Amino acid sequence: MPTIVDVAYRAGVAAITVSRVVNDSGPVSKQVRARVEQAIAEIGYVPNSVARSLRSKRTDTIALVVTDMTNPFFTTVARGVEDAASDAGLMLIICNTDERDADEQRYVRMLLQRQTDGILLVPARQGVAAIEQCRAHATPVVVVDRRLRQRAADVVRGDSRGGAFELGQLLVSLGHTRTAVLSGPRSVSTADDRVAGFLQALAGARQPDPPLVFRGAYTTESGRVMARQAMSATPRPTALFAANNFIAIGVLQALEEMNVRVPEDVAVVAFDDLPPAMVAFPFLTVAAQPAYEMGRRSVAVLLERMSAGASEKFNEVVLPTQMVVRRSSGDALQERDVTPELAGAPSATGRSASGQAPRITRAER
Amino acid sequence: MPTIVDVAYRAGVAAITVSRVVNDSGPVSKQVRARVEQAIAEIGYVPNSVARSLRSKRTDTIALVVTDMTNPFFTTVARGVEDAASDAGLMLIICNTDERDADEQRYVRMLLQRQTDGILLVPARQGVAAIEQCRAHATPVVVVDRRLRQRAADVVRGDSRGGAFELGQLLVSLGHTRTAVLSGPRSVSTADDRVAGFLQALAGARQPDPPLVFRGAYTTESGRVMARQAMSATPRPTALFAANNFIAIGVLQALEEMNVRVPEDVAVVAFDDLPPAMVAFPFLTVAAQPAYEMGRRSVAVLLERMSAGASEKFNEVVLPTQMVVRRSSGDALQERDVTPELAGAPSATGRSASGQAPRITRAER
DNA sequence: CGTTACCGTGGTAACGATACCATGCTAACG
DNA sequence: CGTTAGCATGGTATCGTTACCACGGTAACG
Repeated sequence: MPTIVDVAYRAGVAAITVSRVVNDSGPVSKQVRARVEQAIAEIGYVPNSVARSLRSKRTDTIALVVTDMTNPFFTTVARGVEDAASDAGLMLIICNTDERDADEQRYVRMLLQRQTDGILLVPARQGVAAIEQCRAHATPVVVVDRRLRQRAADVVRGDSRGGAFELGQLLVSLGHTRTAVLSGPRSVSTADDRVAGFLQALAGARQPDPPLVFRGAYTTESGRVMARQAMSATPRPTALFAANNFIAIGVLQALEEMNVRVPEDVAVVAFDDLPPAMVAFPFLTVAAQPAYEMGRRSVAVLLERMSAGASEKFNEVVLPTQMVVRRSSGDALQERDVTPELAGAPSATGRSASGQAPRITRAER
Repeated sequence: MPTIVDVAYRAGVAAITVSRVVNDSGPVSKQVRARVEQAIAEIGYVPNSVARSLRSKRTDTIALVVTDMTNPFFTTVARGVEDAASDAGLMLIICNTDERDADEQRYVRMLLQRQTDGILLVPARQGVAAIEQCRAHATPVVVVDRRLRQRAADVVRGDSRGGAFELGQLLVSLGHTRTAVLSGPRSVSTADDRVAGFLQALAGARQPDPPLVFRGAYTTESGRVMARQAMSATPRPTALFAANNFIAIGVLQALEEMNVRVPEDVAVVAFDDLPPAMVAFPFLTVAAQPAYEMGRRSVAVLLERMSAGASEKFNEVVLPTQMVVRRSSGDALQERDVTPELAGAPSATGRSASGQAPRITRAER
């Protein structure tokens, strides 16, 4: 493999001059530049960015540490990150922790060894250990999607609490008084916030039965289990809130298996939408997060931090969710003692709705 | 940031000895190892793998260049790649080309500069330029998901032709004689193969009307357009074959907009399944590719190539698809002159089927 | 007891690029 | 015309690590 010295020799100049031509750093005369470029073309020189990184202490690489890139939400975040990184001339390393703290720390250690310029972290748990490692290594981190207990890093996330609140309000407005929230792990902030926001909305209306709260994992399997538990409670809930997309899928599957109709027998709302290109006939009423935007913003914040240094105060960017009312949330309950002003206004709450009637007879089941 | 020399000084040994401890390369006595490990812990030494890579000429990094990581198929492939890479102690860089040749070459150039140990490439078009770059740089490449015209690299892909053939056979057995295949771009091998396999299956049965062939892009938008074109043909097809998952979604959406019922008015089959965790009620009859396995196998082949060198003959791994018969393909056509033995056997052809009747009244549309 | 073999350890020179400083030269200025 | 400024170029050290070779010491072997 030819090196910069080979190019320099062939062009009859010093290595540093070749470096100036390649990186367009420093002044080079037109003739010399031409000679160097010709030499580069002739011997097929490709700069070695490992050597460059060693000297310059920049790798032009960032990493995204995510719990599961298979989740469409994170896939979309990752796509936003990749696009923004590409725009900034950075390459992207992706790591999956599967919500395991140990893997998170292992990956972060590897990334620090590689001198990654910055890390975007979706913390599996509280993420303190990983963030502490990064600080010790003076490597910028931005926490994505989840809150931290203490302000230890910049954060870019969705408004879990607000989105859940809106969904709760919707259910209240539809007249539901017996609801259940099926959420994720205890130590994950989004799971906490979505429970809290939902409960807050229901607390506003006076409820005969307090909402049931289930905590599991962000998986379909957990969604199935929690749905079964919820539906076997007495009195049985008339509405379920799935705190993420995978739980929602599991819920729908479990209800199907139990011969419970949605939304006739039970209303279902959920957090996280599926990308429009991925689902033919959207059915779920959801609080959608701007996942792609979240990815791009995360990179923007990271770039700021990389140029600003560790000194300044940490930022927190909270992106609003958008409630999309579809069929799974059903119509206002009729048979119950619903106060009129609460029952009537689903379309006032929902900012978007798929208004059409079904055409496909046995579609998408 | 402390270096290996700092550790060596503190432990009273030479730098190379610290290196031996850290990498477990070469013999070190128990006492020295303990002293070194203590020194490492005391000053918080983190090895710099950029320097290591410069010297050792290995970065322990591979890259996956994909057309769109948002596509669930590639997401799953990527997950398989990441898991296998992680097992092998490699980090993974991901790049999106959006099917653009220019971006593919740009990314490959960047990856070569970074001394990436190996590249997994889903070629946007024929990929010759990118592969040629890699060969010139002596960097192993494995082509994933798509064929090459000439044997220029190892290939790991699904059996597009076979899968499409099976779907075609299914439609024939159901008595369809007017079909259309809606496929991807001309220069993409999977799009070619799926057309070819499908046509081959239909050629076997004697067909009054030859199948219509549409070529577009692997996107929902293109799927919509092609579906409209197909359904406005005379005579109108009774079955559509969407050559990938995004096209399939677009087809279903367009049919819905046109008030065409699936499968009553038209049968739909498609290539690529959606991950079970991502869809509540699978509806589409598909030829499913083992995407995760494809990812893992690709890494295995790449690792072989990395240790074997460029000398040997190229391998081609073709993974079988699995046909999953669901509701979108419908029942055997009744009203036509269908020979009895062809009409009756959907369950004989399908290796798997969702047998249950719909419970959810207006589910997932 | 001498030779061989290996273990444990270290010295030095790369790997390929850039940071930093130096130098010659031309142009502009008072 | 001398001085200053800045352009164009080069020399050298260095980034942090490992490859390669060397070397003393101890155990095994005939």
